[in-house]
Amino acid sequence: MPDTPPEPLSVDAGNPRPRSATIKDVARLAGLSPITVSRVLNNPAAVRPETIARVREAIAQTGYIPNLLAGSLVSGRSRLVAAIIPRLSNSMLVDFVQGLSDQLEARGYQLLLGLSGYPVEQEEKLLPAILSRRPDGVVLSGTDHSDETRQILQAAGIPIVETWDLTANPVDMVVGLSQEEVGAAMARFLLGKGRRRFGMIWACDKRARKRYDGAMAVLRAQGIELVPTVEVSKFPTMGLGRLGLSELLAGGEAFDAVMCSSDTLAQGVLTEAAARGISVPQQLAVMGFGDFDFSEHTMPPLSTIRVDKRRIGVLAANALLARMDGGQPAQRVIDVGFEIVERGTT
Amino acid sequence: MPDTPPEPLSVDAGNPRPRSATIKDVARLAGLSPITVSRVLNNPAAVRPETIARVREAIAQTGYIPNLLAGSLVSGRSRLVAAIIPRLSNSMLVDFVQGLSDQLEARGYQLLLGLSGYPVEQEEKLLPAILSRRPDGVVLSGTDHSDETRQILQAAGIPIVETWDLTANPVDMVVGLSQEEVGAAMARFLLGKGRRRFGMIWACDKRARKRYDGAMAVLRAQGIELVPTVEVSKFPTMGLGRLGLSELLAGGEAFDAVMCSSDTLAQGVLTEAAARGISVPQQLAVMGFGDFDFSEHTMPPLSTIRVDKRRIGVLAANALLARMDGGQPAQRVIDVGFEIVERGTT
DNA sequence: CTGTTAGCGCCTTCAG
DNA sequence: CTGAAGGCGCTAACAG
Repeated sequence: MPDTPPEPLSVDAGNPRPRSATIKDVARLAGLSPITVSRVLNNPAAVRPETIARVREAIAQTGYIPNLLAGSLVSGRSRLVAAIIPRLSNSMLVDFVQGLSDQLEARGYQLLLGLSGYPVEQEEKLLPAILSRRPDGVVLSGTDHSDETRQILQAAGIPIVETWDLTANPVDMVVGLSQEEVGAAMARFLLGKGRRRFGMIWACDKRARKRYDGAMAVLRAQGIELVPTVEVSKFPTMGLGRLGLSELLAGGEAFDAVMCSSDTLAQGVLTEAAARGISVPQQLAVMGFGDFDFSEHTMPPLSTIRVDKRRIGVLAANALLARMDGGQPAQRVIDVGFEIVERGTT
Repeated sequence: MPDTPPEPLSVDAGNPRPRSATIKDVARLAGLSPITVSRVLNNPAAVRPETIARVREAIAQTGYIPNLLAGSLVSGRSRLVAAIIPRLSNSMLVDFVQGLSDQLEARGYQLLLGLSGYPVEQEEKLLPAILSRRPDGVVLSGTDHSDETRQILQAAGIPIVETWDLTANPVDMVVGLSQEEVGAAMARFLLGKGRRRFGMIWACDKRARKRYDGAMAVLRAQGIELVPTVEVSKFPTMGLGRLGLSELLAGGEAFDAVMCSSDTLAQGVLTEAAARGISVPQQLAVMGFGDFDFSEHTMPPLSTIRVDKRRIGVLAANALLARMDGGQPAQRVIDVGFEIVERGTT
């Protein structure tokens, strides 16, 4: 990059990317045919050790880097897996993607990241662009997809995993947990602690909504009908949690428990409660969802629902891998479950 | 996926992926040549509107999805950008990747995510795999790369952006900020507040190290030589922050300021201080780095250094885009700067 | 504005 | 164990 030698006058000074070494260059240098080089790379077991050495040498000399575009085109396998998720900033998804990527990379696959944004329908726009790279598998976040999306995906004829939720009718496979069950478990848990006057601070997001419905069903079964609820944006922050509690309190009702759709919100509630001198858990129980890194260090430590976020990614990768490597289809529906973590706020 | 019709007895029941529609199928159906279909997709301005309509119709009927592997192979442009970063869980990187992806997608590029893991040398392993997909550009996290890496990258002949740090000698381009300056600014700021007895809680990570050195240089210039330091892992958590303060205190020294390599650690310090009845900022000033979402909501709100994480991604994308779209080379070194955010802990 | 020709770089298939 | 032929699906370059 430093001092490029002055080029001889040329009409077009544009630099046509210097053609990089191809399999032929390597073959010529090694005095072998291209196919032999190819075999060294893809199926070394079928080549004599000496030959391998010769090829390796030639590869090193030429700095050859195989062109997977060409390879994939003819082999029909791209070793690429696409993940389509709305955005990374959803803290649940970060660990998930990390698990996915780790597992995939270990098996020689790579991750094409499609950040579709909200609303979910955006996913439909991204899909053709993604599919045009001929991934060997696709991972989707959530189970709510447009008919169009489902159809295109089916037609692609590759393994698909939906994640985070559960459904009896997956596009292909699904790895997740029952969101309704989570909500129900939260409600039951708090009820068991003797709480009766509930407030909810909830993000308006489809999966969160299911947890909400699950909780409300349990509450209603107990004859608890009036449950003041503050809806906040899809992107929960501590600030929104604080605001949420303020709004709830402004309603004039008395509460003995606040459920939040995420730990981030719950942390905000804790902060606002402290600022107002409301003692947690004595006067108010608080419960979140997610068990984020900070959750055991809030004051008091936050009671929440733990989901193994990374594991969802790992299992999704495995489900794909099983099919892509031609193994038998894994289970179509995998429930990773969840766990109530009782700490100091309940 | 539901009821696949029973195939006539065949030796191999393996399902060879049903060959999907190609540009020829579309061309035939539209009564045109393949190249015309190609033009409708890549350069519609060069095609008569009626013809476009005919082609669009045929595409819809066949469910044709272009094969970019083939297209990229011949055109020499993959419309793919690779980002190589150690791991997502580093909270600074999430917003960064989001910015990168948003900007790239808006311009029709997609993101290949390479999570290299630590140590940084791992990056070298991933590189050939990434490059074999022939990305049009590469984004790297940090500026510390092995010679091998730098060389392979140069040889690839594509635009490269390093990020987060600054260097006079980038592989190609760099978008970041001076880490030493950040450390120096933190030290100066705290000194200006009259603090003199410093403790450091610092992650052992290369960039954090530079901030540390920057801070220490300023401190030493003031004759402050003894600065007890607790080193923690690369992966800062609140728990480590708490532990960090405990260890610092166990040393028996008296402190009036604690600097942390990240807000996460600082939040832990705040928690531990509260638990011990140490009043912040009266007895102890605390300062972090990053200005995370939670930082304005801690108690008291955290003083920190703000970096526009997303913007680094956006500018990195722009730098690449300028070159990939054949425009003029952007500036080679872009300093995004930073900002001291004074809140309640100093 | 549309078509023809020729190959991108590699791997499958079949032959030695 | 190694090689020759052929083509994956598409687009650059050149004609018309």
